[in-house]
Amino acid sequence: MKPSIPKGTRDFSPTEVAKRTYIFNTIRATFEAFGFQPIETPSFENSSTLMGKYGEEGDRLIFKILNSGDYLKKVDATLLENKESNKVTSEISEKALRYDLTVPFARYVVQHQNEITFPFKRYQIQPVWRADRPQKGRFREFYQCDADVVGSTSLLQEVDFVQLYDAVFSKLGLEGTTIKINNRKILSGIAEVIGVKDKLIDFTVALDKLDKIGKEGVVTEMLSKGITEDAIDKVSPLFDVEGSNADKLAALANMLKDSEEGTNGVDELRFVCDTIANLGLQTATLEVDVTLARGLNYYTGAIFEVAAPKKVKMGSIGGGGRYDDLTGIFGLKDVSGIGISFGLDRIYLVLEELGLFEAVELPTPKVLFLNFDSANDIEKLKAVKALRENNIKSEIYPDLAMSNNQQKKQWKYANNRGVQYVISKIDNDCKFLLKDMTNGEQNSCTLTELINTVQ
RNA sequence: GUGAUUGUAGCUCAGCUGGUUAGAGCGCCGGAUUGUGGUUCCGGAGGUCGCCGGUUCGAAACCGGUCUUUCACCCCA
Repeated sequence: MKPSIPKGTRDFSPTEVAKRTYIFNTIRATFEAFGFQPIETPSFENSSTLMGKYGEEGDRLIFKILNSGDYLKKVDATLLENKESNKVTSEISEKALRYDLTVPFARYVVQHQNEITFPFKRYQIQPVWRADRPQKGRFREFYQCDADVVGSTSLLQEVDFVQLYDAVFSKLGLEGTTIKINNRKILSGIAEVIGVKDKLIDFTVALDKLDKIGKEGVVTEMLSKGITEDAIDKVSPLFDVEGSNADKLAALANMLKDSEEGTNGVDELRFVCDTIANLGLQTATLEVDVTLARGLNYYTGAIFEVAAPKKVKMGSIGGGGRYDDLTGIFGLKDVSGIGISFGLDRIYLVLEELGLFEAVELPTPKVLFLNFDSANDIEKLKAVKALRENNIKSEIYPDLAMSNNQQKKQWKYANNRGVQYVISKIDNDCKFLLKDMTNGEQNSCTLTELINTVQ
């Protein structure tokens, strides 16, 4: 049988793991610098926790886990007979792989509310799974790195998260990212003003595609969703909103002056933009983007999305927003949350494409003892033990060389693994023949000298 | 879910309009070198040409199906 792995999954080899670890560590350190603490939740949840939280499309993309045992036995025969997949699914599967980290977190908060001190700041770095069709930068198993705060409605949180994005991407050397920001209340206000409040989702989804399918494409899509030409005329100024964040906000304020909700949204956005403008960002740009709609139906206030530098063709490398009532679904009312997510796998692809992994080193042994004869074996083992106790990565080539070629193979092994120091021989008076592979210099030394040299 | 695309040695790929025993480079193993590498030379092993079926005297090549790869749409990190 030919070995293979499922569609949309990947193996990670040592160099890839080293690079991924570097990103993880950078994100983790920044999360902690901002005061977040880690939690972890199970890979799979009860289906009822996840289903219905991500919209119809989301439900389709959730990996369901088949019940154990004779799972068909209890299913209603007529459902099976009529091949009603959706209804049968809920009877034969009661667990599902997590689809993101936000909903499991909301569940966690409600379940552990008595142990939590609010505002609660948590971060979480774990894989998620989506039964999507893979393509560039899209996998069926990938990591999200989330930071969320629940229990505070302060807009300072929004400001904090913009800075957090900027801090992480700056540390990674990824310059020129764009943090797009919008506010759900603005979208809602626009829909209200033009009289399509009942079609908010269709409206925002269509608007979101402006930079992709253009003005005409958006109009066509809106018409097909039953939004009237009259209404579209009223929003058409949106299609051409240009200029600085302040200009855009002024234009929006004018358009939304009759909508209380819309005006609130503009005010919130203005506060965040002004504060960030005062604080300054290192490498990122904060950009008001009215067309940013990000599907997730639970966002109620700010919406974030991070775009990679323009020269890289890649979907968003981060996203997030404020949700006022996510925990409400699980029975805890009036707890506002806000959070952001980093898409590790896409960030990896972007850094790779831009050649920003130079500094990442593979954990490779520093000292290798060749195995050319079995004399003084115990001295060899003692030396390795001493080196390791001094935190020097060391190892002995396991197999004894029986021929010239096999010796050659050991030297080659040292090269291929990038070992810097090689010991080829130990004298009877415990002198080590030490060779520095970077310059070819070779000399004899005692164990103490050896440790000092390679340290 | 929709539309394209890919599939030949461990890896990267050749293989002209269907015609004998399917090739190269790298890697691997062995040797030249009584034994110090990364840049020598020689030899060797290794392939049901994704799978199933069809067309043909003859298929890696043409046709159909299926799986797989990659890309776009939908949606999303």
